[in-house]
Amino acid sequence: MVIMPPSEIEPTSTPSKEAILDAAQTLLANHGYAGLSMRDLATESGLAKATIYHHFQDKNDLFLSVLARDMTMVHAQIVAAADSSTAAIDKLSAVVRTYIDLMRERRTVIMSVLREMGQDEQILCEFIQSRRHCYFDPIAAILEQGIAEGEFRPVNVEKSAISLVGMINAFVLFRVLTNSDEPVEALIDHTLELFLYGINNRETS
Amino acid sequence: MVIMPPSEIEPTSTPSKEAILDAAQTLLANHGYAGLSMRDLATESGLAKATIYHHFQDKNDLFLSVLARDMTMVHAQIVAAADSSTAAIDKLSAVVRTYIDLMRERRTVIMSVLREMGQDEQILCEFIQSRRHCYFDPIAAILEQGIAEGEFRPVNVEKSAISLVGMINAFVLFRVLTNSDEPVEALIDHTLELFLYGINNRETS
Amino acid sequence: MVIMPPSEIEPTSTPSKEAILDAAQTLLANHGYAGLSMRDLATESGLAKATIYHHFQDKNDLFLSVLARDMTMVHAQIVAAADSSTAAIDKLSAVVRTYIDLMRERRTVIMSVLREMGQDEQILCEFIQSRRHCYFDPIAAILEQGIAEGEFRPVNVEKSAISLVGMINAFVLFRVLTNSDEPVEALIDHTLELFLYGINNRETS
Amino acid sequence: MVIMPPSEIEPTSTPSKEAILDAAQTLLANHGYAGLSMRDLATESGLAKATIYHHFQDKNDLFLSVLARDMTMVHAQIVAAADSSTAAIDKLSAVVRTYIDLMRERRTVIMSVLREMGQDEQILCEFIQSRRHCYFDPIAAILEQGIAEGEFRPVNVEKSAISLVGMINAFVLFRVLTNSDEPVEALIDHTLELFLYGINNRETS
DNA sequence: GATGAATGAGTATTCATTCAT
DNA sequence: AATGAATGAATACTCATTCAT
Repeated sequence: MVIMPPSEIEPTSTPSKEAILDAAQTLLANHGYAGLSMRDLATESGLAKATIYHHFQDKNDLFLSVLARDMTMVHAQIVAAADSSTAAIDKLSAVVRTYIDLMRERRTVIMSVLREMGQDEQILCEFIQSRRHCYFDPIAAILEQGIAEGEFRPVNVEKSAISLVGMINAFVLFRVLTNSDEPVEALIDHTLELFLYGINNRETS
Repeated sequence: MVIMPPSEIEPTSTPSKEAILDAAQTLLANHGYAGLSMRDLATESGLAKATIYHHFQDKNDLFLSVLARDMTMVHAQIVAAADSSTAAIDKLSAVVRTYIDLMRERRTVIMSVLREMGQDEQILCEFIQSRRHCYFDPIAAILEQGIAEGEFRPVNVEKSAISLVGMINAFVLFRVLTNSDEPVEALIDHTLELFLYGINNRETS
Repeated sequence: MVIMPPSEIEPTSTPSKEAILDAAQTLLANHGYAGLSMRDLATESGLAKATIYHHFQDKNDLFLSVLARDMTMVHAQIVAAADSSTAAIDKLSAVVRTYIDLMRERRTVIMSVLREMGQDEQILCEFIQSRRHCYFDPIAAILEQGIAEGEFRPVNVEKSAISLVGMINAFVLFRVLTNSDEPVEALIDHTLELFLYGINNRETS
Repeated sequence: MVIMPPSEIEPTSTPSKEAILDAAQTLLANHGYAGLSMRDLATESGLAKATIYHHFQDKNDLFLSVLARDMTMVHAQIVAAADSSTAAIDKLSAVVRTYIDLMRERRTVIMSVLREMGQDEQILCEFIQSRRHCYFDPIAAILEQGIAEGEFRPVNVEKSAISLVGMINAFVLFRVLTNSDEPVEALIDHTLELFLYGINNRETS
């Protein structure tokens, strides 16, 4: 299985455009789509409101650009993490660590946004669906490799990838919910161990 | 371990107030906090805007009321589901089913909202933290029971409860992401099986 | 010259009605007519909003009632002060002191209100005009007495009364403007002396 | 004694901004701060509501700008009036005339506003205090000159300036109170004469 | 005499967006 | 490439007031 990077990356990007995207990324992660105001974005990026419209058609276009850039970055990071090892289980470990780090440090945008989507936002749904491979496919690939190598059970890889991402996401909330200073290492270990072995008592089964 | 239901439920509630809360629940689930407009809420609930402010101090108060009511309901449903069985594994199954149903049918509000919280929204964080037991404690209790009865491994129950909720939530996204018509039954089975046994190949380990 | 007290005092007054008038008096003095909110008034008076409408037809009626009660009180106080002496100059002194005290302690309402009147508020203008004697006539009467007794120059008593009230009012502002702790005594002395002798140098004239 | 004009006048001002300030000046004078509606202001100034917020941060900022501009103008006019003569008494006469004209024609804003200030509006108080010299200092300067030249008695110039302004203001109310068509000339003469000579009978003293 | 519920019209303010420069 | 000026529509929220009880 070959994972294709997204192809239509914006060909040229000026520093101003990047500044806007950076600011938008932060604001989106903190306040969601509806909570992102073009005024705040102008302030945050240090540019005039009208300048944003010089670079992006409208708020939706800007939003999609942030999403595309973020997804590309996430995809690249995760693929790089997976490529740093050979054994499926090591790849998985590296990917989980990378994923958690991304969520914590840069607050990946997609999750912040999915929840806001009503059923009316068809375009957004389609866009995200068209690119969901960035998030799940690298993980699915690792699972497939592990199954092929006999290390993992023959689970449904697509669903399991989604479940793993869900488990990871839960700990970003966890941090918010518990205000905990739990070291990331412990979260990674817990998640990996649970994902690998489940909660069932081996002696029992 | 005894789970106490939240005690300070609003003592009296008029039909109008409930209508507002119902409408707000729907709108919040579909559009998030920032995307919830008081005008739409008035329209949806069939009352005048000013009437909303007769019953709730402001948008934030309304929001917290929705959250509180929803959490109370979720807690009650989940506890009821757990109480319908005796074996830990059956309880877990019932709870997962209930949880998925709740997420699908009524679109539980809390998840829609957590992502919108910036670091400045101290009050909201505290509120949710003070009531997070509604979501996680019933599950944690089942895990504890299972461990005590030797059926589950001695995992960290709190973290595992969070992970399970994360897995479940992932499938609400999954539906959006894949537009799938996958029967709920399949999702429940997958989630339970993964949570119980992990992906590791028993022969291997 | 005989000063007639206003005749149509509200015949009966319940404690609740008085509580409303008291609260309204304070709020009016602090925020003016436009700044007086019925909601605040309800809170301040400890009664429900609807109760206010049980006692007063509307905001305007309430306002006029406050005005009437205040004017009656001011008039009574000033007349009492004037009656405590026999010599015109002593009466004047007592009245100035009383007037300053009233302005400082209870913040007479009328002045707070006059400035808000646009040209459209015909009824209010007429109401105040019809009762302006409460404020100015007692002073004018003293001036007339002083002139008759040869103690004062034959100035225009009506205009001079207005001027004196203006001078007194200026010192309520003065307190605000300068944040001063100047003793009231000094303000009284200054005002009386200036009103009596002016600033002209006798030797020069 | 040299009177310094306020220095921090807004450096640049567009016609639109001036139009807003002009309209606000009128509305404030007629309805006070609480009675000034941004909608009316938009209508009156011929601009959109949002345009007002392009030029001013909020209603308070707008209000302070009106105040500042008005005070600067009043100060300039009064200083100009004072400079048109050399003798203290002539300066005083010119200033009183100017002051009355300003109050009548443009309805100086400050007086309309001072009465609305509750004790909570600290910023406004400080702002006005910081600029009160615009109103009183020119008059105080004239009094000082007159005293130095032996024409006026050695009265407290600050208090006397305040008193004079109070006397003048009283006649704006006077017009409202009496609906009089009294010529301005008569008001000026009365005020000047009273301020200069008081009401005391020279023969008596 | 008193009030909780309800509201239409209004409040100040912010929204995403356009356009001339 | 960049922006100040401008705006119609929307935002959250408050207003004075009514009415059934």
